Amino acid sequence: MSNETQEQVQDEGELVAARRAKLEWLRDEMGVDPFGHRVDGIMSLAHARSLFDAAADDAHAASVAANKEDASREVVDARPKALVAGRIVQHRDVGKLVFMVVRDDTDDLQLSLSKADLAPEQFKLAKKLDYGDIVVAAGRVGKTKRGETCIWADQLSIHSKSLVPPPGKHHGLSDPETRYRRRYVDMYANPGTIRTFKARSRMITRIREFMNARDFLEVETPMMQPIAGGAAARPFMTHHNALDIPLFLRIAPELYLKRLLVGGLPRVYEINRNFRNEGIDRSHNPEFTMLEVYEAFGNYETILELTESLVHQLAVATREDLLAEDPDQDLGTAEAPVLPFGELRVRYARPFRKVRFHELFEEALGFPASDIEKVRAVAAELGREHAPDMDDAFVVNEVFEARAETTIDPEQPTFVYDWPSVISPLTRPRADDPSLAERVDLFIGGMEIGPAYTELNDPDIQYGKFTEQLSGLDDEEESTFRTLDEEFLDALRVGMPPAGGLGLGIDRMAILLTNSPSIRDVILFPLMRPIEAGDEAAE
RNA sequence: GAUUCCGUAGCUCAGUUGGCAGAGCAAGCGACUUUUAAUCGCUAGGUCCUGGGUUCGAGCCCCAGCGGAAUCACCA
Repeated sequence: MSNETQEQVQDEGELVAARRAKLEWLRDEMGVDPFGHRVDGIMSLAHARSLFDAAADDAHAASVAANKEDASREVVDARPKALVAGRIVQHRDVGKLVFMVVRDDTDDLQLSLSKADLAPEQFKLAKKLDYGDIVVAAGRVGKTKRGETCIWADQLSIHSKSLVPPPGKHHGLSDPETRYRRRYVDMYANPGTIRTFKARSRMITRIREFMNARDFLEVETPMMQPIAGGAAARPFMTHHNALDIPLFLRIAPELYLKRLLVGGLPRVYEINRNFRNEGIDRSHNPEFTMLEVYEAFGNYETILELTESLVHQLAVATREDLLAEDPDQDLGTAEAPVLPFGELRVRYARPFRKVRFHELFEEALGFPASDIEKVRAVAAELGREHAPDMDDAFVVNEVFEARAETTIDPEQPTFVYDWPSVISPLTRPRADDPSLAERVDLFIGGMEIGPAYTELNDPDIQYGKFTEQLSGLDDEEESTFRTLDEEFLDALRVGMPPAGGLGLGIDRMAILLTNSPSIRDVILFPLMRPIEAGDEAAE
């Protein structure tokens, strides 16, 4: 066990051995630190490329030609200077010339190194560098004879020796497991990865700008909660030693954000992680990011407007980003963006479609949800064994999710509203029909993006819905993590203003706007099963 | 948790009817002052995911396990 690391080093193979030999060569014979040092004034590769000056390049070429004919005529070089850093992703040694392509988070750029331009040791270094090494180079921005924009380097130094064999230079890294487990390799091998995460970051910045512009206050509420409320999901459990109490990682921030409405903040939002101990698939990761919004004296209609404006605005901005990369795309118009999502083209023009729950139900099933005999027949078809003793409204909801939700046009953002009240215990029932909740859900690309509610602020009705919900649970669930949140009810009794609220899935929004197939492609480090060391796990 | 598919060199992948383990790139040595996945010559590189089984013989067939992907279930 103790010499495992040593064995590992020995077992790493010839590729690593070759790199370690170069590491020693750098230290012993070249006298350089293979892991570099501080460098000031580095510019991005995209910026360096933008410095290219055709006139200066032509003048320099003419000056070199003149000098060749008549050595007394000095070479004039007005080409712009650049200092850059990057990871080597291609390396071509052509004898007394070395070409390498370096990559940073903005671009790829070729470094051209001529034996004539560099100190002898630096040219020796240029020939020995590997794919994966991080280098710093200085020189003039120009072009090669073949027209490639490059930096004709006169200074070159290594700032990190990569000891690990890199993925292939043309196929990149495509194995999904390796991409998620070794994201840092994925990031340099596949430039699209960094593009995606930059797009996600921009999206979140824009959400903050949107919310702040509407005078909402960003807040942070507990991630560790004594009672995991605000949603129905299995929580992760932990323990606080000093207080000797169980704690739950939150499944939603809702009950705390509402306490802030009680306290007198009229418009609040939070962008942060929720944790749900459930399955993992293309649209679920155990930890995921939510935007939650509460607006005093609003309702589900004001929140619907807010949601539609926000999503539309994000789509407009995303369209501009995509056009900046490639102007020759058909992405609709500025006001009516059409964005690709897999094989789909999602139309973000306002207004989005709005359809009542029961209308969509009847449209999809061919009979009204009130025809409970037929509803239960379909539920039986679906193989829901527990359906017979289930409350009618739950059965309706199951059938809706299986047969109606799937009929929503994935290319047309759609709000479904007036959901059955029983499935929304934190939502205010309609005054004219208490069986319906003032709830609206946004669907895009076949995914539920987020629900918006008129929040329930009557403490007595809320108490009733909580106890009703708890009575339907078995002992294990109740004793482990479903408890009546008395403190929240106390807050409601103090008095919460009427309000509208929203929960928007940030990861799913990122999936849509970055045109990614899986939530794992928009979460930097998605949860993976750890690789067990040795065969101790076998049992 | 269920089902299906996948796991072969650093990467991307072939591998026929069960009969000596393969290619391209990457790597090592050599050549080359304009390469663009550079080119040319030579060389090296394998726990075929793991463990059993069948067989004269298993990368290939069977069983179990591990890891991944997709679909389903769970996630109001």
